[in-house]
Amino acid sequence: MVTIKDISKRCGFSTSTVSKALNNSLEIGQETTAIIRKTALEMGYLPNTAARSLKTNRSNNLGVLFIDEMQSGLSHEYFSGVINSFKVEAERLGYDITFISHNIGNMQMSYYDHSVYRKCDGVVIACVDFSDPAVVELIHSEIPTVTIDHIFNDCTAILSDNLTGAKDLVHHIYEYGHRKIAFIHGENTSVTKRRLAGFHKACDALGIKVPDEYIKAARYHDPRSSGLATRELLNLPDPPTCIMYPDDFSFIGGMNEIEKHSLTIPDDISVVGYDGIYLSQVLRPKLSTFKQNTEALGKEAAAHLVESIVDKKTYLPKQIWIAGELWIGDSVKNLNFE
Amino acid sequence: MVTIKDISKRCGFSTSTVSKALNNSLEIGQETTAIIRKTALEMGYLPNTAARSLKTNRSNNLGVLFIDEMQSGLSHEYFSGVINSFKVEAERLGYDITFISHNIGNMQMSYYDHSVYRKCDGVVIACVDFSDPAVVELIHSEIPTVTIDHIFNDCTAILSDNLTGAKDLVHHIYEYGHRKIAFIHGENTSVTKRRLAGFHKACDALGIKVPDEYIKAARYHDPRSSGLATRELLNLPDPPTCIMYPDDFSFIGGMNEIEKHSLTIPDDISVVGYDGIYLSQVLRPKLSTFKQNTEALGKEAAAHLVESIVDKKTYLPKQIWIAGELWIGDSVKNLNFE
DNA sequence: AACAGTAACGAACACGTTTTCGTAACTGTG
DNA sequence: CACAGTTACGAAAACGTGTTCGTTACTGTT
Repeated sequence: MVTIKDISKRCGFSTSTVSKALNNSLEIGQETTAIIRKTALEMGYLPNTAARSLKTNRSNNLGVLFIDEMQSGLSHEYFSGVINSFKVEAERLGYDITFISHNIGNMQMSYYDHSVYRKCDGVVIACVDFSDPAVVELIHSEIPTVTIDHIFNDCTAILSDNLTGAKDLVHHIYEYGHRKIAFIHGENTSVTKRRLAGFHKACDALGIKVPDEYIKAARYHDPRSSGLATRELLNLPDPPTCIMYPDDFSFIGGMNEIEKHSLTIPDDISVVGYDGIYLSQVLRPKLSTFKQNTEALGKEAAAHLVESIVDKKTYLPKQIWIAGELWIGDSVKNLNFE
Repeated sequence: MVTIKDISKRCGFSTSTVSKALNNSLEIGQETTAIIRKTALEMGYLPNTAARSLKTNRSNNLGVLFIDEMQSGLSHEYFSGVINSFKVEAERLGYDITFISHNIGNMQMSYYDHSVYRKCDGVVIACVDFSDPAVVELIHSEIPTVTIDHIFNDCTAILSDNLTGAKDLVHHIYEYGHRKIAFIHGENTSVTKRRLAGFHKACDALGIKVPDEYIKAARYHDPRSSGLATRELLNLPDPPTCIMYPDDFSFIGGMNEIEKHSLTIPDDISVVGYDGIYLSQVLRPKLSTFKQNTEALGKEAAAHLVESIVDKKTYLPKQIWIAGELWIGDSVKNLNFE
């Protein structure tokens, strides 16, 4: 391990000067800086993060907190996309990432303690139970945090625009001539609330009356519950002509149920998903869906988190809405040409 | 931040004694240890990882290296499963994990340099191009490493038993009366080689002659290439009665193609996948597949990596084969009852 | 020439641990 | 009681940085 001291010996400048030169201090002459940087490169110097962190109380390390129960976090393409993009941008900005958990070794630790323990400069929070006191503790702590898809006071939130997403889907379905639109929604979260709001707003604006039995509750990422809801919808005396699913993956449950009823998509029944995962684009018929911009979500989260760390004094919490994109596939029948 | 010094002042023992007591040194009396641990708990003491790491040259941090191009790493359920399990076991053993990359900030860094920079006690390597010199450099360095699904000299490897997997699938298909079995395999990796070996071994043992045109090359996780291969197979003068796919997800491409030929699964054509991802179990008909034990893979990887770190002097590299499980769905027709 | 001002560098300390070594008190043995 | 051996603890150094505060030497002004 080559240290700052080795460089100091090699080129005759003191360790203080070397340290300053490597940190681009204006205090040091240009020529000396050049010499020092050159020998550092030659000797293969790598700064000792531990020593640096000990001295500066910063780690260039960002925490990622997401729920890991049932392994649903990483395996959900939406979150894995967001986290991956977060990672790429964080690394570009010079930060590594560490997962925050509540048990490390045999110690039971709060999320906050773990973040302190690992000296995270900031933490991004996604896909968790936002009512969990441990999560709230972390958010209200002195550690900069950014949440994804949930709004907290005094904390920057990066939000996928679910209201517009649901609205755009309804409008698309409406334009294709449908008036009987059912909506199977996920469990009761702020995301779901926004989508429901968008759905009703669009329907109201378009003059569509939605009977209560067209609104069904299911769970995200769970084809079984969506399948059950689909069955109930198809068995209604006056079934819908189009069904909106909680997400692309859940639609698989609906697909099975529709096939079981000997119906075909989109000729007998139209459907749309949500998310725009890989799967949605390889199914036939191709699924019409609303693509969430996971790349932008992760990138913005990293960018704002770092900004809030660097400008800790002046930074003001913001809410960043990330637009998505309507992806029109072949799963909604155009009734206008009948 | 409460430090060891604060504890020292509070309970009258020197910092050396406090440090030793907190590290369970036998040098310190039981009573004193109890007192010190108690006050540490009361004061909410958390060890300063930076200081500790600086002194001991260990970080209690494990690196995870997997390729991130095309975001295919995290979004592939197989790898996300392995990594998640790795994370859980690593945390149980007192380690955090950090992703290893080759560009951090504006510095371009080798994987090895990044691992040194972050003071990783060890690194697990998965889902990368194992011929990449940067990967080889890391594996041959002094940093303990464990590879997943690839064998290197002098490096512990955790391997999903792909040979048995392919063999078991063939046997299952054979038992159901099929004699014309096609195999669409993924790109040329050691995993693919093992599966091909298993396939041919089983066919030989069962006395099945496999015509060359029944073996098709496609890509993993790519329904399009599997769809093309499927088309070619279905258009053969003497088409197979069962098709084996590179993985469950790729099968979607085959599914579309089969439907396009107005054939139904499994009545007209039988299929099996590989992996046992969530999707395979919610499709109808349920996909027969070979479930890879991602949980065991990740857990064993973490356990052996930590073991090789702790017993650095005496540890000998091993190869650990992880068995999978045949999951029989409804996608293979039983021809014995005709 | 005297002076203030600045530019460029070094000495020394501190960050919070772990660890080596020394020392005092205690224990048991003859 | 003398002695060796053990137990329990403390003093001090070290890990590799960043930073504060001096200290030179040089520049330009009057």
